[in-house]
Amino acid sequence: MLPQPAIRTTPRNEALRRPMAPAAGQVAVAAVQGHLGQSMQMMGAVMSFPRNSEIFGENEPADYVYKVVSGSVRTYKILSDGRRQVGGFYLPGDIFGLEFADEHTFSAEAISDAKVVVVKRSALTALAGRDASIGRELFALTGRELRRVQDRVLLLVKSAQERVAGFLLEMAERAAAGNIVELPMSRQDIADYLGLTIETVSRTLTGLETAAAIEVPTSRRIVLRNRSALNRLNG
Amino acid sequence: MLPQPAIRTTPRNEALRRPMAPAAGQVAVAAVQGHLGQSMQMMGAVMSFPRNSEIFGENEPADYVYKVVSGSVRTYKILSDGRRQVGGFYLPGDIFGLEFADEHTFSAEAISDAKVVVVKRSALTALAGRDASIGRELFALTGRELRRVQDRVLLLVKSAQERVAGFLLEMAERAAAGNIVELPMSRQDIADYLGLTIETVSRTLTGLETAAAIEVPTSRRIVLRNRSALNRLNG
DNA sequence: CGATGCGTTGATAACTTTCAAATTTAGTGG
DNA sequence: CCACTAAATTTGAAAGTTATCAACGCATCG
Repeated sequence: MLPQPAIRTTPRNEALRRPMAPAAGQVAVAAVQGHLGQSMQMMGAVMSFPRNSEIFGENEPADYVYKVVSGSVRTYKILSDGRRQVGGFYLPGDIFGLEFADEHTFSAEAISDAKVVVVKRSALTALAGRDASIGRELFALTGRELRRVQDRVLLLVKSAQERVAGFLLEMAERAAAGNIVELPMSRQDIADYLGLTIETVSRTLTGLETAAAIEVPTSRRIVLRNRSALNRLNG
Repeated sequence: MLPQPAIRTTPRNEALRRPMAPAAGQVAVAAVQGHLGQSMQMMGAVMSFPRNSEIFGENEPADYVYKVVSGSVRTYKILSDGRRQVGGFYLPGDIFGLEFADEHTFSAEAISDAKVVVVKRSALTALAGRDASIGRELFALTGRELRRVQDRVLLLVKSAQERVAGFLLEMAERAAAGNIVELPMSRQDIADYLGLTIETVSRTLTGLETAAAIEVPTSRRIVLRNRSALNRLNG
């Protein structure tokens, strides 16, 4: 039960700049997004974060809410024994960093070079006060987040094979082009997300490939060959 | 990976009756409770559920919100492979069954004979519209729930010993009389909550007792002998 | 090139589950 | 209240799963 590396280069952006112009359609934003996502894009500043840089830290005041424009983001927490637990992965269009408490419960880092819209939380809640549909969307967002975490609990009580299969299906749902899933994150990220080791993740993927459920042409690209088999494994 | 029993006697209360009179202080309600809890007690009907009876079922419309008056309650879900996953335990004063979606995501059962206040969700949200403090409390409740589930994710990536130690500390925080924790639930309930087998839970408790961290005078009563040791094990 | 990071594979150890049985506790009827 | 049966818990032995430790391959980058 020893710590896994969790190496970090952690440059910090010190100031929030106004966006240069919200350049509509500039990036691949997740398909449908509600009023809320659009409002954030209008109100917020776009910031760029290089690969592996910190977006915010655990226990920092949660004064801002974030939305991924391009690239991808992970949230995580370092446990007392040094292990790293990844809280979630956020892809273009996803909102993250919205907290109920005053402080962030996770840290956030860019997995790959990322552009992120940053909005003051107070501005968002003020907007929700004026526009009931925004309030409902914030509420719904919270509900989805709760559901997402509950689903992860269900995933974590299962075997390694079920966790990996479940993870692939989750990513496929969120980021698939046909049957091809491009994983932005490393094996270590996946392992820390699923509560496994990188070796077990790697071996499980190899096993799924041997079982003809997937193909792994490159380590970051997974082709789903047999979804029903994956669904079966997922339980 | 086979199903564990999950035996159920499942009488259902069919109708909601008006309470006979909210008889203040009639029962041991958790220490401090906000406006919300009090309002529920005023507005709601008190219902009695015998041990192991169903309070609501997964996928039923979530039209009511519940608050434990006496006894205790578990929520759970049966997974496709027949295993049972316990979602949480609710003690006197705790609110449960509040959903974001239209349907319950878990089933709920009385662990021991239980009295529960039942309030129409619509009545509660209407109240929240008139009384902002209720709205805030509902919001805070959601935040706590989210935190609770996130904490469980952190628990589930750990070893059996860490999970059991963490569980005992959680229960101690919620229901301890000094260092004595009375567990309302069975080993099977604990196992299904922690994603372990009853044998592992039992052996781990025996191990903690051998290590002088706890005493187990009866199977449902745990005496915490060395909290710092438990905290250390908890990670 | 040679260093470095990432991913895979192998051998072994540690941990948890499974299957089986013994023991204790709780519930029921006399 | 006691005896009896069923249920819950504990304990043991063996099997299965995952982690750990170690080595290797591959690609990138200076």
